[in-house]
Order: sequence, then C-alpha cells, then structure tokens
Amino acid sequence: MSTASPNMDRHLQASADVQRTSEEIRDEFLRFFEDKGHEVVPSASLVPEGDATLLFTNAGMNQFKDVFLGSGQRPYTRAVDTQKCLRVSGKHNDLEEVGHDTYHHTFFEMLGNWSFGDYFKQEAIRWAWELLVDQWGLDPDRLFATVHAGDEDLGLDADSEAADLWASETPINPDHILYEPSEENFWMMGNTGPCGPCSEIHVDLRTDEERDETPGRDLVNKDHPRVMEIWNLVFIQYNAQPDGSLERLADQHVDTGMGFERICAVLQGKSSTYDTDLFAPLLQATADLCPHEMVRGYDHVETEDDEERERVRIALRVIADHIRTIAFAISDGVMPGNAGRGYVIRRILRRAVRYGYQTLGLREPFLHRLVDPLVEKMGGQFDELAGQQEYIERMIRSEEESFLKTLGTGIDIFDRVTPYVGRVSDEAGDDQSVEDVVAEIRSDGRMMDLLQKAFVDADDREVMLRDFVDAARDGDVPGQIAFLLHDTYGFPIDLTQLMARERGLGVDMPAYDDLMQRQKERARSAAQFDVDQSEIHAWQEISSGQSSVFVGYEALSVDDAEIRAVREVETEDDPRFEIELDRTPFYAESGGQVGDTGTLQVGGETISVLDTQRQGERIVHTTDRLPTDPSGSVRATVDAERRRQIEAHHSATHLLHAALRGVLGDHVQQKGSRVGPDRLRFDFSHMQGVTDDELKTIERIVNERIQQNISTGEDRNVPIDEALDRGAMALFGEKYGDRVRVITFDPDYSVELCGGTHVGATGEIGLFRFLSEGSVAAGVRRVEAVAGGPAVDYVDEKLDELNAARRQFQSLQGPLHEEIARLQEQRDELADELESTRREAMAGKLDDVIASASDVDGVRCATGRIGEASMDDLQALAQQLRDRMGEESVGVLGSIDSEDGKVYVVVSVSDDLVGRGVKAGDIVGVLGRKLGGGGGGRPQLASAGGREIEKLDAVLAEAPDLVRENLS
RNA sequence: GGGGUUAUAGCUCAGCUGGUAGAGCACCUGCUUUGCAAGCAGGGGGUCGUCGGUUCGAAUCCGACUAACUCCA
Repeated sequence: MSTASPNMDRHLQASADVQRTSEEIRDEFLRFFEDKGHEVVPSASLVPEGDATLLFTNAGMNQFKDVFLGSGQRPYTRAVDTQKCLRVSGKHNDLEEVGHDTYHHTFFEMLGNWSFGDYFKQEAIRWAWELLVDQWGLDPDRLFATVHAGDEDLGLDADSEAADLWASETPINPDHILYEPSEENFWMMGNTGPCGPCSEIHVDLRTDEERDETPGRDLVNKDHPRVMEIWNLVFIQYNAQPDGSLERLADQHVDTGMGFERICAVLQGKSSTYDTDLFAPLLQATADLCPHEMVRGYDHVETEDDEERERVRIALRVIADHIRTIAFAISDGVMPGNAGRGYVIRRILRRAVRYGYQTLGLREPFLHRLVDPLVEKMGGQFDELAGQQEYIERMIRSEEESFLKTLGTGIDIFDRVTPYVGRVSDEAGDDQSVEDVVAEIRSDGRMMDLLQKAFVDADDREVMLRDFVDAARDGDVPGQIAFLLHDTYGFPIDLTQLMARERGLGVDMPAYDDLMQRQKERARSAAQFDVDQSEIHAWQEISSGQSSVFVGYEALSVDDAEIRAVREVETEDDPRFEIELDRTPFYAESGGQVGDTGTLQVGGETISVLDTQRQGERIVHTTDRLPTDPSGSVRATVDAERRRQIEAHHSATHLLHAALRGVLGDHVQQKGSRVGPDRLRFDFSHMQGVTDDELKTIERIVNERIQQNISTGEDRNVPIDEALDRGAMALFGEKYGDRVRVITFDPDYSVELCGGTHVGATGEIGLFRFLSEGSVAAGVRRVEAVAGGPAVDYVDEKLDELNAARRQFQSLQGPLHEEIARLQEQRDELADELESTRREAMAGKLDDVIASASDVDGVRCATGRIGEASMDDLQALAQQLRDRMGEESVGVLGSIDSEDGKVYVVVSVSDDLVGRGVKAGDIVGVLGRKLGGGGGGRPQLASAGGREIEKLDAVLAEAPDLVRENLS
C-alpha cells in the first residue's frame, strides 16, 4: 500500500484530459443542481441547532430534519448543499482507527440534493446518472444501482418503481440493477417518523483483470475496498407508526448524500481519499514541519523499512484528518474543554499532537501552522474558516502548549519511577539487592508520595511496596502508575507504553485495564442517580382551541384570556403549578432573557406568576396555586416595571455586543447571555482579558448610543437569508426558522436575530455600567453590567460611598486615593513604631529575668514571668533571651493570655548544652503537662501551654530543679 | 454528573513523620568587568488559595468552599 503509486489508477480516471480539482468538483455539483431549480443552501453549523440528542452534525439531513418531521418549512422545495459533518464515535467509526486505514475520516463533507414534496424518484435517478456519467465521465460499465428488495416485516414489496426508473431513465446495464435488503436499502430517521427505501450507486474501481475474474455485481455491499458506494438516494415516502406499520406520506421527499472526499478520489483516479488534492497540502505541510530527514512528503518517506514508512504515513494521515475537524469545530464555536463537545475536540487535538510528537518528532506546537494551508484550500467555500483564521490558530496553539506541558509533567513522573523499576527488574534474582532498592525507595520522599497516590488500594506502605516490586520484578511499570499518569496527569497510555519500551520495560496492562474499568463503572453508577426528584403530573386539559399565542410584544396585559391546561409539579420544597393560556403577554425565558412574572386574575382570585418558561410549543406560567374554578375568564398582567427593566438590559446587551466587536474585533462571538431585571451577563469568545481601557471605551460607546436615542427597529417575518444579508448576527446553538425576527439599532451598528423584548428607543436604557469582567473558560470572557434604573442605583451607591469617604476628611486637598495612601503609610509607620516600643518594653523585662538568673550546677538558669503576652511574643522574647545569655544557659519564660484563658511557657537552651544532650522540648513537655496541656519543639527552643493559669508561678519555680535533672 | 491531583516570593518549584518559610531565575544597591545565559557582595519581596476545626504550636493533619489541571460519562 505504501508503495502505491498515485498514478496506478490512471486507467480508471474519468476523462484523462480533465483532472478536476476538489473545488471544481464541489462547485460543479452545486451548479448542476442549481441549474435544475435548486436553491444553493449553505452548510449548517457542526453544532446542531436545537437538537440535544446529537453532539455534532453527522449527516446532510440534520438541518432539514424539521421539514421531514413536518414541523418546519422552507421557502424553497428544492435545495442543494455541501454539509460539514463530524463522525467521531459509533460502530462504523472508532476514533482510534482513523488514519490507520486510508479512507476513514472524522470530518467530511456530504454533498446532497433535496426535494421537499417536489420531484421524486424519476428526477433523482435521472439527474444522478447525468451528473456522474454525462458530466463527470464515469464509465457506465463500472456503475451499479441498488434498490430496495422489499421487506416482509415491514409489509413492503420490492421497490420495482425505482428499478424500472433506472432501466427507463438511464442506459445502465440491466444486470447492474441489484435488489438489496432493508439493512442496506431502507432508511429510517428513528423508530418512528419519516422513512423510505433508498437507491445507492456503487462504483467498481478494480483493474480489468480483476473484473474479468469476479463480476462487480458480486462485490457490491461486500466491504470490498475498491467496490464502493458513492451516492445514496433516499426516497422518503412513509411515516412509521408506533405500532410498526407504515403510512404513506402526503408529501414525498428526496434526500441524497454523496461523500465529497470519496467522489474526489474517484474522479481524480486515486485509490485513497488522502491522495486527493484536498489532503495533499495538509500532508505536505506536516511533512515539511517534520524534523526527520527521511520525511520529504506523504509519498516520499525515504526509508527501506516498510513498517517505519507506514507508521509515518499513518501519523501524517491522522494529523491531516484531525486538523480539519479541529479547525472547523472551533470555527463553529466549539472550545476545547473538559466536558461535552469541547472534550471531544480536545481529545482529537491531543491525538493529533501525540502522533506528531511520537512518530514525527514534532516537539513544538505545530498543529496551528496547518490552519493556513487548510484555509488556503477550503476558506473559499467556508467563510467561517477564513474569517476566523487568526482566532482558530491562537486557540489551537494555546491548546497545544497546554498539552505539551501536560506531557512534560507526565515524563517527569515517568522518569522518577522507571529507574527503580529497571533496577528491581535487573536484580530480580537477588533478594538482597531488591531489598536494597526498596530501602532506597523508602527514603525517597517524592517517590513514596507518588506511590501513595498510585496505589490507593494498598492498606499500608509495605503492601504498596510489595505490589510495586511484584510488577517491577517482571520488568513491568505497575498498572497503577500507568493509570495515575493517565487519569490524573492526562498522560496517554500508549505514550507510557512507548517510553517503557524504549527503556526495555513493559507496562502491567491487566492492572491498568482493571482500574480503567472501575473508573468507568463509577461514572456510570453515579449517572444513574441523576434523576429529577420532582414528580410531574400529566397536563389536564381545561378548554380547547388555539393556545400559547404570545402577544407580549404589544401588550402587557390581556383581559379575557382562557386557561387551556394546568398541571401540578411536585418539587422537593413546595408544590408548584403550571398553567397554559390561549394567549399570553408573558414572555417565556428564551435567548437569555428571563421569563416574566406578574399576576393572573381568575374570578375573584389573584394568582402570582413566579416564572414563565417555554416547554416545546407551550408557554408555561409557573404559579404557587391553581384557581378554584379554572374555566373562567383570566386577566393576565405582566409585572410591567420588571419587564421594563429587563427590556433595558436586553437592548443594552445588543449595544454591548456591537461595541465589543467594534473595540475587540470580529472574533468576538456571543457564547451565552443572561438578561434579567437587575443585571445582564454576557459571555463571548476572546483570548485575553479585556483591559480597563478597553472596558472604558466600550462603556463610552454604549452610552453614546443610548444618548443618541436610536429608535428600535423590529422586523418580524424576515426571510433568514435576507436577515443575514443585512449583516444580522446569529448565534451558534440557537434554532432559527426560515423567517426570523430582526432587532436593529441603527442598521450600521447593531442588527441581531432576536426573539426578545426591547425598549422603544435606546434612550430608555438611560445608563450603562460594567460591574465585572472575568474568565469562565479558556478563550471565553464574561462581563456583567447594569442598565436603566439599576445602573442609576449602582452609580448612586458608589457615589454615596465616595462621598461618605470624603466626609471623613475635614479638608481634602488631593484626590481621595492619594489621601488614603498617605494615611496608610502613616499608619504603617505608627504600627512599626508601636511594635518596636512594645518589644523594647518586653525586652526590658528580660533584663530583670537575666539579672535574677540562678546557678544550677554551673549553668545559668533564668526564669521569669512576662505577664500578658501572646505565644508569638513569648517565642520572640525567648529567642532574644537565648541570644543575650550566651553559652551554658537555660531560659524559661512564662506568660498568660487571659483573653483565651491560656498559659504559655517557652524554654530556651544554649547550643553547647544542646550538644551535651539537654533538650528544650523535654523540659517544656514536663512543664506543659503540669499546666494541664502539652508541649514540645526543637532542642534549642520549645514551647508549651495549658489551661491552668493559676499554676504558672509554681511551675516556673520548679523549673530549675527540672533543669538540674536534665543536666545529669 | 462522578472520580483523581494541585494551589508556598514576580516566575519555576523544594519544604519528609506538625516546631523560627527556603532554592534557582527575575528585581534593587554597590563593586568588578567591553563581548558568550557574565562574576562577587549585599538587599527588598510571602494573609503559605479562602474560611473553619484539631493542637501549647498548622504551609504541614481534618472539613467546607474557590480556582486550575486531568480522567470517565
């Protein structure tokens, strides 16, 4: 395989005179269908909009799911697109396999043409053939079409309609039309819902000799690497019912998918997708960065060692594949992190770095340098990539750096452990030598520390050391160490294995796998407990008709609403009730704007609405009770003052968003927001902290816009394309229909897609002030701010505080902060002065103590009571005493801390006496016990304390005798 | 959501079984010196993440919280 010449397959090449580039292929596909009345639709984000069941967009149909389900509509009935897709898990694509073969990818493009209740099988089949054969010149003799063979369980006959159309609409060899079972040729979205038979086009890329030997039709759907599916035409014509039966749909749809990378390989006569021009620049750029002489390029790995060459090529493929995934994911707003989508991307990035590090010797950040060739190749089609190139590069770079750092600590730990493993292994036969090594480990504090972290199961140190030695005797790094490296320090297990191999050692994998298994079980069992404690009752229908119509853009109260449904929700605290109305002025929490509160008046009762939330199509009012008679007319009134404050904050958020982009740059993207009545919070992508100067500028711009009193432009029902053309900012992770609401504050300043409520003109916001700026995740900053009344309150509060502070001064010449600094300096000086006077005073007492020293067997023994003194003071004094008395001396000082009700004693012993074996700790220990406490310390200076204050004098009097005992 | 680890000077980190907080680099002052990561002497700089507990005494032991790293889901 590694010796495969890129030109080997020239005989397969569609038309030798035309070698299409990937850009041309993509473009020709889009144009082909555009000419047939299809709307060219941009790829949806890799982050699925409003679909919690899906981590990443993984098929072309994701963005049209709502159309097939009947819940959404589009202004067109025919569409064509290339969809960015990510497949990083699942049975058909194990991440760890990508790169090892020559055709799997984590990121790929899916070309597709779509019919929403418009054309059906006939056109889909005719056009597919026309594009592949007439335009792209594929050899008809190498093409096969499969159709659904029928399914008894589903009660379906064979799709002879499709088979007949292949025969009548195309000149395909009738022998090449094959019937395949449901598992290959029947498509379902889920257990229920839209589904239908499909028809696949396969191509046979084998040599003529091979084809003569075995007919291609025998190899279709047989996982033959050279006989593969290139296009899947799905005919959605049924709706699967819960009972398993199929109902014919009124609207029939076409959903097709053609793997872009694969068709490029076919049209360029390559045997692998990695040989196409899509990957060539990435592979070459990586090879160019590789410091190894022999790695000149993907097809030029100059070594005689076939295994080594394949290892290098695998690494190149892994990196070329992964950089696409990483860059595209980041461009769609995914941040590498330690949870959810971000964690997936981080893992992929680390896998790429690992291959570069291990196989290609790339020890410096390199991935970010591949963004440039990638943008060069794909930026033309995908603006989000080209537009954010710098941001993507910085993001990847900082992620690479942090991983290399992680690797660094891992290597340090590994290097601390392995020498011991190596030595035990070498001396395995000689028990005495092994014991010597163990003794050395015991005295190596940091090694012991590591072992304790690794061997969490071991009851004591001896068990731990024995387990360590057991593994080491076999020349294995213990699995516990490998697991610690992986689990705690993020050091990949295969790197541990590689480095062990380099040192002639192994890794105890069974032990490692066991620990890994337990970690997984822990996580799983913990997840099971995660059920909501609250019990939700079923909705009780009160009346019927239209429901949950939101009228809150115009009105803040409705007089004659009707209750449609109610239910009870039992929570841990109080019971809560939920009410749905036919129409409501209450805004349900959405787009960061919190839900409205207010009241519902039913009959004579007034019920408080505590919160308003959206549940699917329902607008749900949360209340603390239900009306006695829910059938009456309802007067629904929103807390107008609160709503006004929310609107001020929401409009301010839009002004802020625009100002942030203006000041910091276009890489600023909203990552989340919360708009409440009292403050607003706004998260956005930005790599560094926002400086005080920048905040000031932004704040000033927002306030200028407020003062300009720009009236709010509200356009409902704008086609999404038109809105985007106007430069409206759309958010990742938000679901937008085809018609959207656009909020504009000056068409040149702020245009956003938004469903929230706003002030009539910016002047109503009044005032805008930042409260804080900080980080919430790598690359994401959060600012908090206030607007309107709360902003005025905030400024008032600050001014009051300032004024109160200023009033503290009779006359204030300079600015307040200078005055405070001057006072602080003064205070510090005074404190120093006071402290030194206090110490002097206490030191004065030392004179008396020293003067009254008695002679105990030729040693001067000074005892004294200092009065009130803290432990710290007493220790400092004892130190002084020791210094002043010199050799052949012992000092005993006592003091009382009447506040804490404690008594302290400190004993000092001169160095020469310490040399003779007198220890201050011993003396003080005895004294401490007599005071009802304990004590100890160093031989030179030790302290003790107790609760029995009244015994201090007696204890001090006994001290000389004690010293005498210790002298002997 | 559940584990593990870490938090000590501006930076990188030591500080073992509780007993006066340290090193290297950086910084300041002086001396020496034309070159290379200069040399020598002296100096400043720490609420030991925050709060609470145990203890005569806590950077060290225990608990809670915060933040960072990391694994699993």
